[in-house]
Amino acid sequence: METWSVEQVCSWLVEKNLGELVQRFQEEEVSGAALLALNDRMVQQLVKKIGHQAVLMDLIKKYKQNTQGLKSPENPKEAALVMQTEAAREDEETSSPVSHGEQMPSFYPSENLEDGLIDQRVLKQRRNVKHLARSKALQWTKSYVLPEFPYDVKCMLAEQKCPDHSMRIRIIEFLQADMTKYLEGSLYPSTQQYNDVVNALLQAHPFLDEDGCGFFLWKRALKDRFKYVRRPIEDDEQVIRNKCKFGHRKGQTRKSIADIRFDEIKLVQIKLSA
DNA sequence: GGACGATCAATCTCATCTAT
DNA sequence: ATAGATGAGATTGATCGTCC
Repeated sequence: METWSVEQVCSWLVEKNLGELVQRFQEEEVSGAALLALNDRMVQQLVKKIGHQAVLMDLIKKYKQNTQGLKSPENPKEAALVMQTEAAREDEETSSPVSHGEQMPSFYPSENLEDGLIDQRVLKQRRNVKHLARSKALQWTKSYVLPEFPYDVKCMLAEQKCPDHSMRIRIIEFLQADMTKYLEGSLYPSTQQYNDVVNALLQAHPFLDEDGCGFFLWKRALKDRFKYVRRPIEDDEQVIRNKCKFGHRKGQTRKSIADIRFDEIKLVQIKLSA
C-alpha cells in the first residue's frame, strides 16, 4: 500500500464500497503513503459521512495491524484479500454462540426489506458500527471522554458560539456514533450512559447548557438520535422485541396471537442466521 | 431563484413496565 | 392502583440539495 499511486488508492476505495470518496481523494491527491499517514482529524476533513469515516479508519487500522507481521501486498487486490480474510476470521469468532450469543444479533438487512421505506444511509452506518463493535467493544467508564469532533465543530465550541440546528445535529451524530462503540452492538444505551455523555459534554462546554435546561434537551436529542437509527432496523432481535412490545398506536389493536407467533419465528430465524 | 422532495430532529400521544 | 420512566409510531417543521 505504501507504494500505491492515487489511482490505485481510488480503485481500492471502489473495491471497499467507498467509491463515493474517489473524487475527493483525487482532488486531494491521496496516494498510498498519504493514506497510511492520515490521522483522525484529516479523515474527518476528507470524508463527510461518519459511516465512511469509520469504515476507512477501520480498514487503515487493520492494514497497519496486518503489515506488522506480514509483508505488505503490492497491489490493491491483494491488500483487499488480506483485509477480507481478516474480516472473515472476525466473523467466525463473533458468530460463535458461546462467545457472544444473544448479545450479538445480526445487523444485516433482511432480504425482504422494502427498499423504498428504508433509509439506506442509516443501515449502512449501522453495518459499519456493527463491524466496529465486532472488532472490540470499548469499556464504558463513568468518566466518559468526548470524541474528537470535526474541525468546524471544534471551532464553534472554541468560540463558545451557540450551535445552530445543523451544528447541533453534527454534535449529536458524533456522540451517538461514539457511544455505539461501547454498546457491543446494542442500540439501547442505559440512562446512566446517556447521563454520562451529556454531563461530559456540558462540563466541557458549559455554554451549551442554554437557560439551564440544556441537560434535558441534549439528552433527549441523543435518545431521539438512537431512536432514529433504530427505526428502519428489521433484523435485530432486541429492536424487534421492543417494536412488538411498544409498536402499536391508538386505533390499532394489539398484535394477534398469530402475529406474535410470526414475530417469534422471525426472532428464531434471526438467531439462527446470526 | 423558486419549487420540490428528501432528510431528520423535535414533538406529541399512547402502550407497557416497574416501583411504590 | 397509580405515577413515572421508557419506547414506539405519527406528525410537524427546519434545513439542505437538486432540478428547471
